[in-house]
Amino acid sequence: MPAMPEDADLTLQRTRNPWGQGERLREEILVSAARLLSELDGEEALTIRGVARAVGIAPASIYQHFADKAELVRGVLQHDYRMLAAAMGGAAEAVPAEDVVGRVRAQMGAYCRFAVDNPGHYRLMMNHRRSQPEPAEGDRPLVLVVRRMQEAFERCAAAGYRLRQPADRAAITVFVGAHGRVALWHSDPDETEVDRILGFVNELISLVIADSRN
Amino acid sequence: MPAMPEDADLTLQRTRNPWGQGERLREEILVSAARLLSELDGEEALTIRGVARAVGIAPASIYQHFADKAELVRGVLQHDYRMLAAAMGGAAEAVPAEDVVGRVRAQMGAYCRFAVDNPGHYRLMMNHRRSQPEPAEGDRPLVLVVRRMQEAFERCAAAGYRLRQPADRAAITVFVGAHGRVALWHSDPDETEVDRILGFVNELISLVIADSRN
DNA sequence: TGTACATCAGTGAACGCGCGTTCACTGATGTAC
DNA sequence: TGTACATCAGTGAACGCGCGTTCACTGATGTAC
Repeated sequence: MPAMPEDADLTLQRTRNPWGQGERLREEILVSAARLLSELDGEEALTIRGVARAVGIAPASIYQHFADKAELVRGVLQHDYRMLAAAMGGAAEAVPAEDVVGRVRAQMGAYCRFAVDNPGHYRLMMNHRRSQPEPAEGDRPLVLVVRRMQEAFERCAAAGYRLRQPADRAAITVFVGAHGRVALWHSDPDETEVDRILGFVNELISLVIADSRN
Repeated sequence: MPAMPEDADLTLQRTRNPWGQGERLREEILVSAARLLSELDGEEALTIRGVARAVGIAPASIYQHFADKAELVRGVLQHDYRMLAAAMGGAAEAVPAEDVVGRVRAQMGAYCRFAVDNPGHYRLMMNHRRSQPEPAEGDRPLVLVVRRMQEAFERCAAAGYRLRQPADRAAITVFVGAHGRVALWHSDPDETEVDRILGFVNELISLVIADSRN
């Protein structure tokens, strides 16, 4: 067995991308950054050098695809926002459209699960200081989440459920409550499990939607 | 005017404490650390070297009073917890004891104001990763806050108010909601003012305490 | 009253570390003629 | 078909910075005799 180089240093080696496909490294960087953020937590765990180490490249190589660290973080965030939106959307569609309350619960459940499964990403998304020039209106992803919940609550009202708050306020109540609960879990993760979080949020939803149908 | 040394370099000079009063520097360090945390924000703003700079001493001098950075942070935290408890207690006592709902609102108002006035401290308190051996039961300061609110809600119930949740759950709902609201404000401070936060929390309290007395 | 010594408050200089970023480079692959 | 050159993917080494921490020290004030 003279020539079996591929298991020699499995992690160290990295064959460079073929001509004209340099863009692929950009994806690799984002993927590794995301994985790193999942394993550790907090924005401070996301460093240029750490990502380079994870990908198996030189730190300098990152600068061919991202102007600076802020741009790398922005890239990760953009990916995360899409993931969260997809998770909530998918959860809603898994519930029959007539079950309007079920769709509210499903979406908030997906939200909490995302936060619990990806603490580093969630903290980055929520704590990220935006110094950028205010992104265009509905580009603010949390605004989108709240609007999504508002629509879900409006559908509840239209279906005859009595809300104890107007749909827009109800959406904020539930979203803010969920965020608060999840943030507390993040600061002391071992104390409780996901079910307790889901329980809290479902209680909150029940508080906002007067218990029985009209 | 030959001898006016005191305005020469007002910030640089610092006369050492007299014999036997070395403990006073400990207080100075804590005070400066707290001020630093008020001006900047987040635990990462609190550095040994930064505090030393603020006090006007050498970094090494801090180690005569604190074993390491963690102990300094612990000192600041302890002070903060006392401040928060005092603020909530004071706010409660400023309201007549018969006004049980008013006391609920006053205490949560004080909580929110503390969080808004001291973002750095609040973030430190909430996000501080405890690696220490689990402090003794009720030493966990947030547990104390929740318990305080639970008692306030129990007094509401005893006074004849109908609660939509048991007092312990109501306390958690309101506390978690307030934390969520405040945390969101921290991540985007200029968007809103204190009144909006207080408004949200009062709405939440009204949601939990069924609107009119029995 | 004088003097040797202990105790005190606080320091200067250095250590090793990891970070973000820059810059001139290397070597492989394509293209023009 | 061969060769000079351009373009590409990616690198090695260094920069300056701020951090937490250590260690031998300095100089003033107290105490024992």
